[in-house]
Amino acid sequence: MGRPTRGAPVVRWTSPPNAVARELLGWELRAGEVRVRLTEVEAYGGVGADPASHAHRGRTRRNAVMFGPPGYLYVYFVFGMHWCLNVVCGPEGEAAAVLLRAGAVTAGLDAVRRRRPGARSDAELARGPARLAQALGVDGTANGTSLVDGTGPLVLRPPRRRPVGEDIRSGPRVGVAAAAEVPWRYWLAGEPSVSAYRRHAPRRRPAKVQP
DNA sequence: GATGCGATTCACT
DNA sequence: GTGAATCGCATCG
Repeated sequence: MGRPTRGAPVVRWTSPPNAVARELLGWELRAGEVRVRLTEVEAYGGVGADPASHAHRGRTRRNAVMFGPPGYLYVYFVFGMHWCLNVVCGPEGEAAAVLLRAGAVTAGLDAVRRRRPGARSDAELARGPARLAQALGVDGTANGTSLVDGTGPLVLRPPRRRPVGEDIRSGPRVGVAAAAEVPWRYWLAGEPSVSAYRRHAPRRRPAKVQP
């Protein structure tokens, strides 16, 4: 065991982000005793390449990790309350990342249930990007840590077998206004942990008050 | 400097 | 189905 077998899953980090996203399906994230198998991910591109990406308009303090080497964790804060996890990919210097949208808890169920007391089923424990981060016990302090060398709180491990192509579905990214037609969301068919698709909801302007 | 809204979730109608 | 919570960043002045 442990000997690499022919055709064993590998992440080709410098591939385009949508290819990396596809490859990451089925991989397992380990955070201590807790393990989560990735069932849903989304790809985001770099400067000028993907209007939906945090890196589209260039480097900022928030997205700086996206411009670094692949295999690192990019964690960002959204809506003033939630953390979302990304795997940096692409060559160093070119910003790209894969948003981790959902997963199935395969170990450490009790610990995750304690972290997410509101969850009504185990499938819901890590369904949605902010829930996934909470299930793994990860927040902004993990931004910029490695996912592959064991120095960070999370470690990414390959699945025993790569998911077969027929089980992989793709479609538009969730909640994205720009480039809404780009099908860079990937998920595993039939997995109950996959989140529901929601189109970006344009906000209604508050009605003008007549004086 | 002020304003508007987002790679979301949860409570509520 | 809708709205609120609440912070960082882009945009406009």
